Amino acid sequence: MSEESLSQIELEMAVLSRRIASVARNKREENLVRAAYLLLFQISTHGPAGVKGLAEELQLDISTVSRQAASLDQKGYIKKVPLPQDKRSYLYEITEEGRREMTEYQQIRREKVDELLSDWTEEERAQFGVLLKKFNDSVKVYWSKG
Amino acid sequence: MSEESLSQIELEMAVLSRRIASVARNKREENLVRAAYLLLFQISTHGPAGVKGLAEELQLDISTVSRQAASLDQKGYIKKVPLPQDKRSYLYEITEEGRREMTEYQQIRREKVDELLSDWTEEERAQFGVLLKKFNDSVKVYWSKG
DNA sequence: CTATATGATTGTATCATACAACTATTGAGT
DNA sequence: ACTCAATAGTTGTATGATACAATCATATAG
Repeated sequence: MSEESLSQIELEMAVLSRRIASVARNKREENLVRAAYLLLFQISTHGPAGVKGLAEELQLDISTVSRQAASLDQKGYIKKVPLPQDKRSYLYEITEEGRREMTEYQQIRREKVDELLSDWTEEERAQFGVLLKKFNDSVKVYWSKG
Repeated sequence: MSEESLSQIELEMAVLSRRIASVARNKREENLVRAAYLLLFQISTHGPAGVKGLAEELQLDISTVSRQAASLDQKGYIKKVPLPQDKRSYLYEITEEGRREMTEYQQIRREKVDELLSDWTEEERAQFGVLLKKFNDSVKVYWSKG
């Protein structure tokens, strides 16, 4: 019944959390810092944005986004575009190099997922992708409420 | 095709990782430290074990398990059982209080998952649970190889 | 008996995060 | 126009979960 699925999801989420924590401290980083990947992705898909807007969209603290952005900026993957009407803020826009780097990083990640799921059927992959997205969407809503 | 599922999983895993990191730093802790939950679970389902064995099973560094176990021990959720034939090591076994605490924590987590997935069908939950477990299993194998 | 291996602990570093304090700029009310 | 509150962003500090390296105590092999 329902209870069983709940238990399973609850447990497997704990397992996955643990694994993710472990991966995060373990992996030698390439150029693109893992955490900043989604920031770069956000800018690349939704266009230039300021720190505040990015933080809201990603549901992260402004200070966190500020640091991630500074790091991407320093690597030349994004650059500040000043706003004439407000000298406090700017928009970050992705650079050519940033787009290249993101694509490359994505490709590496995809290959890893592919390898990881090498014994999965296409149907399983498709289902998992859809449900995982649905899960994240649910979490996002839950988060924004309380 | 396959590419699309891969991309989706790759992206949504990044999103989930980020969220998990955020939850980890955000949440006020109850009695049971989040990370130690799986350690307690392992002992509760597989019986008494030493630090080394637990670390292997959980694929964590021995030092990490040692600290988590010390924390659970200090809270009275597990206790050391000396081995007469080897004074270096002991087995940790779960206490009554530990079992109670674990069950309670589990229950709270399940309720949260239930709330989170309130608009999911039973079929979706079941599928997600199964696929999530399969994913974790795949990761575990991948990890143990390289 | 000594040297090496083993189980566990402890010291230290790291990463991504949040919260709090701060800086610079803007805008509103008088 | 001046002051004071609001706002965008940065920087300081703390935290949790981890890994790796050094160490300690005990056990075992030669």
